[in-house]
Amino acid sequence: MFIELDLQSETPLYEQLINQLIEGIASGALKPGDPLPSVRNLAENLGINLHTVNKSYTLLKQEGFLQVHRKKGVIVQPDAMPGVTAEFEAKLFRQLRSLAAEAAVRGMTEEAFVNRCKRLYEDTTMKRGGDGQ
Amino acid sequence: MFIELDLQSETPLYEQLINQLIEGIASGALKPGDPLPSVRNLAENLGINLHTVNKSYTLLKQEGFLQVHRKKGVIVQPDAMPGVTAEFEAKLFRQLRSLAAEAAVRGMTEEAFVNRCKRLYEDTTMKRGGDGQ
DNA sequence: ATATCTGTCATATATATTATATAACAGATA
DNA sequence: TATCTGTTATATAATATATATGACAGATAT
Repeated sequence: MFIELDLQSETPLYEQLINQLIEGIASGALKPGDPLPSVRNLAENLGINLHTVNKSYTLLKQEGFLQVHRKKGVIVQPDAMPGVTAEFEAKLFRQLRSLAAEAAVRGMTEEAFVNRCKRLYEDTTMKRGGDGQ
Repeated sequence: MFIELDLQSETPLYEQLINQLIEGIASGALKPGDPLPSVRNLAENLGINLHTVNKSYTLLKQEGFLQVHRKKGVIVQPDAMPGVTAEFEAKLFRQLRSLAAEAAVRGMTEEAFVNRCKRLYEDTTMKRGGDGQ
């Protein structure tokens, strides 16, 4: 697995895990239909508790990024990925506005900020097939 | 004051306050040298505790966005605002990467994502004098 | 000078979040 | 039958968040 957790980070473990799994899907390291490790297996590999992994899986399932099959276990959403919901729009707006404001106050130009955004989008989607899905 | 807190938000009150003060500086609503309300005054106006405001002020002071004068009280940094530190770079990188990845998975194109970033930067700096400081 | 306001510090309490531990269940699998 | 799966329940510990109360020295205004 490509997942690395930072136990010292202020970001909760279950949230780090969620982020890295979504980044895995974005990069193509995890493809639609791919199986994921069991909660017990992944927990042991990462050296954390079963329920922490289960919390991440459950939240990702509720949002539609994962599916749980009685047979296949936990897999990456094989059909349509969740779209741009109102909730995601709100989160994107809130977080981007804070980051943009602080960047501006710290003297980062609009060009530098936008280029950073652009590059990070491209980095996260490098290994994928086409463009934005 | 232009500050509005959401008591139902998952974002801590002291963090909401920090964000809105930085956004105030970015927009020009708060200019270098401007006085800020006392911790007790602002706390009462917002209907929250003194120490919650004090926590926000203290953190903003530690990062260099505010100054505390024995005479003038708490004022917006009148000299050079803090620049693009390694800590801010790291935070920007971490948060933007997560947002970009989720946006990509949800089918938001690079153009749409970058335009959103650009517009939010421009919105937060609309009322200011020049460009990025 | 007296009273008031300032940021600051200390202490205490309540609540929610995060993470772990242990146990158990039904369904699927080998 | 034994093992693995996601899931649920319960419990505990540590940490973060927010509030409450009291106090201090320095500055300010009446």
